Amino acid sequence: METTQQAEQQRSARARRRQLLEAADRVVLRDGPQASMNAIAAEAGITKPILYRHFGDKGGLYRALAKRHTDALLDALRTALDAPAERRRRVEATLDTYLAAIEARPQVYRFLMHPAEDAQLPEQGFDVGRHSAPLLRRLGEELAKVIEERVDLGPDSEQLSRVWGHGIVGMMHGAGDWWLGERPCSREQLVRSLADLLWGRLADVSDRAGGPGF
Amino acid sequence: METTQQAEQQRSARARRRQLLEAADRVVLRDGPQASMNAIAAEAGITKPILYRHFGDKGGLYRALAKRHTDALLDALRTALDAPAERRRRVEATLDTYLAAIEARPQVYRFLMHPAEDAQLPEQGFDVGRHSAPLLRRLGEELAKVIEERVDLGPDSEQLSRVWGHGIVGMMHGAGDWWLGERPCSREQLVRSLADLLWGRLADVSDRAGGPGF
DNA sequence: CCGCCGTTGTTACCTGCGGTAACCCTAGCC
DNA sequence: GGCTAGGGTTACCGCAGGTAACAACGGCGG
Repeated sequence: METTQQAEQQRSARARRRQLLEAADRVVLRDGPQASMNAIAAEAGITKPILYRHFGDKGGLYRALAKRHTDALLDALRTALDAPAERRRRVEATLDTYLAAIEARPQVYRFLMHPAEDAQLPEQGFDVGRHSAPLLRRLGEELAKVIEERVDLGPDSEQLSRVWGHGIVGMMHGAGDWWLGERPCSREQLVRSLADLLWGRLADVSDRAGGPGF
Repeated sequence: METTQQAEQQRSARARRRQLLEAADRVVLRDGPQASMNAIAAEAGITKPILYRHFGDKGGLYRALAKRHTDALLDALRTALDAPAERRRRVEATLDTYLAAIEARPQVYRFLMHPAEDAQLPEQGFDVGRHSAPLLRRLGEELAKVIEERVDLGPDSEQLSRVWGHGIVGMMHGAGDWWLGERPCSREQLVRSLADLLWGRLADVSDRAGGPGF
């Protein structure tokens, strides 16, 4: 029957796609985000046009690749965020999970942050900034959802939770990126310091003697 | 005398450089960060090799261009951070200054965040992530310095202040980027919400009824 | 058995970019 | 006049993303 035939083909196409993605993964892991289509095709044992048949353009391949890693990371983070423990512990666990991930595979991290190769040709002129990687947007929205679900923020809770979600994710990202580059302290220390920051120690500490205060 | 001649030449070279930078500025403002060297040269009324004689390569030009804007922004932020007012007011003023800047000229903002066109050819393999723009690094370090100078953080104050500096800058950047893309609220509201976050409201708020709490 | 068609793959090419080598030309100085 | 110094140009290289046109394989209906 035609249906089984089509199904067969679709199944094989999907399998092929997975193969290609795995090859691309290997290359990106080795060469970083500037991996070329030629290199990826070579790694997969084929040539460029096939890649383009499967993914449209480089952005498509990169998006597909990013989706896999992003989903995996998001799963891990959700687990840490949903664990049964008090709030502070869970925030620390989530921060630690993120930092452990970027520490374990910096190349993947770098790739996930990079794909700002947007190339928005259609419109031009009134387009707004949008620099951050999609991963960060998704993380921010996810965290916002969790915050709004779990915490009582009073009126305007939707706005506030989203601001905080994206703000906290930004904090994590900024500090993590700096830390990953310089390694100025252990991961535990970084996690504790960031949690302290979120716990309002900045508002509590006293000014140094002799200055106008921070 | 030779010296006056050399001086003359150096002066003219510097002036030329400024002209070229201004032309590049115009193009980047118009075309975004993917402005090509050809376009910039055309805008300046000359051809590519001259650009390369002045700036070495594209990275050089972009770095020179970024330095100007970064310095200007840093000046504005320092002013806001050093104003004579209580701490909370100054934090809000600094946040607002940053957000106003990226709101006023998104293309410049986008350009400043982009130049991760690193292209580190020499080494390969053990290089670490490093995705953030130099601007954010400078901002983080600057803020860390201010924090350590002004606030009494006890032992480990150097580590802690740096973590907080980069964390806060990351928060500002992440939230700002999201806000600039979606404009979900007014700037004042965003500033207040972020300041609230830094002031520890996250630790203070109570859990919603019926859940395990955030 | 034969011709038809869709899938899978290839080679060979186009475009545009960053970057450079070689040449040109005008000015000033001996 | 001749001769070097800069500022300038044309023409090119290499490489990337992306595509058109063609070649093999396999099932299908006549």
